[in-house]
Amino acid sequence: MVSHQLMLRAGLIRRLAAGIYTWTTLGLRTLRKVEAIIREEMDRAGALEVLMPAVQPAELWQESGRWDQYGPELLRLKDRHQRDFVIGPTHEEVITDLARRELKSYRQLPANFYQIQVKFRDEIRPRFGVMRGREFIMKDAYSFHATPESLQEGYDAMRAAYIRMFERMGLEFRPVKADTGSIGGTASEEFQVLADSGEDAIAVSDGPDQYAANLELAPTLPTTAPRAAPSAPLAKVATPGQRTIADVAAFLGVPASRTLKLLMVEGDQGGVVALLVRGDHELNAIKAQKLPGVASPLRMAAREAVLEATGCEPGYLGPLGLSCPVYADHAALALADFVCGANEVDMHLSGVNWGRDLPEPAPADLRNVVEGDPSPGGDGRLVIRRGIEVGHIFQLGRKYSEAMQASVLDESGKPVTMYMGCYGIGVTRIVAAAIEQNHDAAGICWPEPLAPFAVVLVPLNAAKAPRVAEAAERLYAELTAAGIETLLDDRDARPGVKFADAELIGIPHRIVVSERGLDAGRLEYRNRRATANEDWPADEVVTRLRALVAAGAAR
RNA sequence: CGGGAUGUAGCUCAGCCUGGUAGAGCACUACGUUCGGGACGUAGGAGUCGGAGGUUCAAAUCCUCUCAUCCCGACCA
Repeated sequence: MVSHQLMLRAGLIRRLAAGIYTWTTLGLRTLRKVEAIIREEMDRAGALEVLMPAVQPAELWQESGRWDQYGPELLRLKDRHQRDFVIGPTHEEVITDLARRELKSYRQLPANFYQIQVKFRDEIRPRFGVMRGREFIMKDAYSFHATPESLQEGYDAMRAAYIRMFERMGLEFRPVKADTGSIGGTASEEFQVLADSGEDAIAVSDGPDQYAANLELAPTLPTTAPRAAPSAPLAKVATPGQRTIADVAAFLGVPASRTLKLLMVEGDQGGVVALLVRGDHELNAIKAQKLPGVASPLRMAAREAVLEATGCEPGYLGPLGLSCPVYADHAALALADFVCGANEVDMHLSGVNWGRDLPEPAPADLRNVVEGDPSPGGDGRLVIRRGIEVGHIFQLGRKYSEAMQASVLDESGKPVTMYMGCYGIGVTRIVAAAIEQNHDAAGICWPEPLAPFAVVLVPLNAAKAPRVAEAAERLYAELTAAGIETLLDDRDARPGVKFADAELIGIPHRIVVSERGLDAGRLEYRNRRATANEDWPADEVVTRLRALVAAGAAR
């Protein structure tokens, strides 16, 4: 992960323990810039800032049910009286408790509370530095509404605020439709910063419909073209030792897209369920576990269960003669004259056709979309990109307010359970994501709104040339007085060292002060993203920088 | 949690197989030279060899346990 290496090399962070980092001055300054933009936009959107405790009593989590639902990711601890506490991985419980105590009337709604706070999630395997750390800073906001319509309005307002924030930060991002996961709720969108190194795959339409969704959520459309008529006879062929789709396809000389893959998963009442996808397609676990009869979360069936249901080892499974429930992906149902397992070791079937050789199973959307699939938005083709999730907004509905009895009195004096929205931003992760998107071979190239300093002053050979040191100090004082955040590299180091470090830490504007320049009444300017220097009249430096910095901040 | 690997100077690592004086490069300190793209010379400081126990005359090296870290996987608002 490039961003992590650069953050360490540039001295933005230092590791203390696995997934736990100290933010040093340079990194902290950028972190504060991110926070400031978030704070301004949240305030502008009418949200109220609060600060909730990191340590929370277990009772609230027992009330919501998440004390039992959450696994080892929830860091639990006991105080000296042996009472249970958690270090908050999120704050739905605490905010809902606050809301039910403070909000009594529909006339107080809608309300939106947010905080910028440290969270802790005991990740199984922390990695990529602050991108997936255990301790991290998050902005989390929670809105409360009397009606679903009001929730929708609040959600839309947050969505707009998020777009403003990420644009102000100079990030290339996409809002994408998302799965609500274990947090529950209905509508949900993620904000993904586009980066090849991102952990999430997202499907984006190349057409005018603007469709974008997390890969795990993007639906495939049923094939509209009529299926080809059977032309080959059903035949059993020996395929000794050919267990995988790739092996079988190569062995029989057919493309993987003409084969059928059978995946046996556990049923929700025990037993197994057969899922069929085209050989070259991937099963989508999120979609599969939502099917009636399929266990959630999705679990692959054990070898013994497969043997019991089919009398055959995995590797040669096929849909003919199965007695368990069967679902087939739309694309699998579009096949004709295809190859599949014969439910007999070392044997496959070829020339198989739905209807003629076996009954058609229940159709379903089972697979991940692939590049080139038609966009669910209706006007375009899907392209697969990778992204870093930096924000996620949810319409939670009444999941927590119901469990924790958070209600207000409506106009007729009757209690109504509040509707909730929740809106998260990974603050620390944004810093890493920004670097992931803005770097070159020499180091970080900060977007100006996030740069720890706007200007770096590099005096050359100042130790031996007092007038260089004096000129640099004077310029530093002038720039600082002009409100420009300036870093003065007054180290007694060689020029190459200073240039390399200035580039590594990614300060947008650089001014070199040298004897040569002073003699000519000129100073040298260079933008971090430029490859050549500019020669500036010394007396115009402050004015010019002020204009450049103002332009950078106004984006 | 499953699989794999690594813990020796601030950092990166060699030494371990075959037990016997703890090393290199970078970094650091002092002095001198140098000074527009990661300088050079001389001198110097620096290590409970992750921890505990064991074998042995003798353990960084062999054995046992333990802790930590990293990689792959499962996991993941």
